[in-house]
Amino acid sequence: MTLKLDKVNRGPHLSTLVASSISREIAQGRLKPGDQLPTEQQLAQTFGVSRNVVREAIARLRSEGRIWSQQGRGAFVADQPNATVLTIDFDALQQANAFQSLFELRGILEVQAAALAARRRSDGDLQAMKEALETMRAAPYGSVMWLKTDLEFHKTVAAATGNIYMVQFLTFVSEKVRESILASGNQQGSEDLAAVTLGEHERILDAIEAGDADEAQEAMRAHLHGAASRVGLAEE
Amino acid sequence: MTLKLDKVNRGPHLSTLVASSISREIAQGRLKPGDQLPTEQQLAQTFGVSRNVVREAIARLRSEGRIWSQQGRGAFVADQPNATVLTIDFDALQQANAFQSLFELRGILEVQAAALAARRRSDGDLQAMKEALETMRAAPYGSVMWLKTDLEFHKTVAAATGNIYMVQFLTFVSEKVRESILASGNQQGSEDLAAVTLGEHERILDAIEAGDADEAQEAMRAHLHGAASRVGLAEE
DNA sequence: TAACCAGTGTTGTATGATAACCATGTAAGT
DNA sequence: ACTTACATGGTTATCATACAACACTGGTTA
Repeated sequence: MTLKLDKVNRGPHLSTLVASSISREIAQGRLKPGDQLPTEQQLAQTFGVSRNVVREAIARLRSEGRIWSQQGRGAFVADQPNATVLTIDFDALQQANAFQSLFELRGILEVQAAALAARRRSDGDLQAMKEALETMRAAPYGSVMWLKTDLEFHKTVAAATGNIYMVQFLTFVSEKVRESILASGNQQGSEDLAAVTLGEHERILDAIEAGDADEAQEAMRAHLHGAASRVGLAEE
Repeated sequence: MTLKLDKVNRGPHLSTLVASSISREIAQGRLKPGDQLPTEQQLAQTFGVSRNVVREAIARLRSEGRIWSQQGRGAFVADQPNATVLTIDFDALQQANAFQSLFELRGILEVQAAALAARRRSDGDLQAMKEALETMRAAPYGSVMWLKTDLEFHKTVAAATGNIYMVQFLTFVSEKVRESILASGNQQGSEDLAAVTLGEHERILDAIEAGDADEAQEAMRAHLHGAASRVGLAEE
């Protein structure tokens, strides 16, 4: 019965294997910033793959800002990593204070987003938020569907700010937070919690509709405070 | 004199051009989640490049979580974009409102970071901030060195919050903002501006040292307001 | 000394071929 | 009717090779 194992091992592409292998060399300091990588041919030989695969791996690392390359010269380890891409390591998130930090960051963005949304929301934005709230009302509390619609509501709030990067950052961070919550399995849901959560959302929506930035801010803060305690996070 | 435009448009590698082109299709909704991309051959033909280049572009998009592909089936737009990494397209940033959005996001984070720093800063944090300010004082205004130390100061403020992701996000966003400013070449520096900027920084530092969160917040807001006008950005 | 130039190595791109895999349809067998 | 096996076409994954563009080096020449 090695079938399953085979299927697991077969998963990633060769290029990702090569990429993470080189990435590890950099992370562990065996390749320092400014160092020149071996030539593509050498890499292909040492890894036992074609030069094409090596190039795909390099293209990936280049897009992540970890290395840069120039025609005729070679590929080099970049001075400042994470130049173009922001990554959050899932394993690191398992530590409590890391999760708390991310949750705090999310809170800052959400609260300010709510205030901006109250000032700038269009009628279309309001409509989208209301629809999201309705679908949320229909979903059973704690289900995957429920979490999805919850995220969707917050997304519509972010969208109402008119700031495209607000949407991008917030969805990214929220997604990470949600993943971490799911992984920890920290959610015992009773029915009345659904009503509470929905009520918090309604308060946010009302404030945004009224154009009251301060109230929207406060409502969002209260909501996040409630959400934090719901996942067993001690607030400062 | 379209040299600059050419240099922007001409991403050194064809693969990056193809990647951002596909990426744009997804962002603009012409390719919806779940949709199947054209085959590699078709893409190669429509873009006028080799299939190899298309594969490198796809490898990049796959690593960014925007698409997923399976042997024998094809490549598809991912349901939840930005699953693993957060990217900001440099070309997209050239548009004015995009830059403004990013600047706004940076402002939100910086202002709240200043408040948190005022509450939580340790003596070591204060020491680092003071040193950063000193090196900044020594650098000539507008030079690359000056910009670097400026970033460094803001980084120490972020670090003082004790929130690791605050540092990560802020440096990422600030770096993007700085790149964009450098690219637009928007900086005419006179000597008195240096004094003004330094004064703003000192005010922030003083507030954080005093532990006055509100004042730190306001000082940072004033500083960013000044910085915005200095790069010719109209504030709302 | 300085400019030119050829040679070599490296990356960037193109092209063709092969293997692995998926989806679908069809025929054989139960 | 239902299942199994096989055939077929299409797609990705990988390999191999070739050529173009560019960088560096060293020698030659003015």
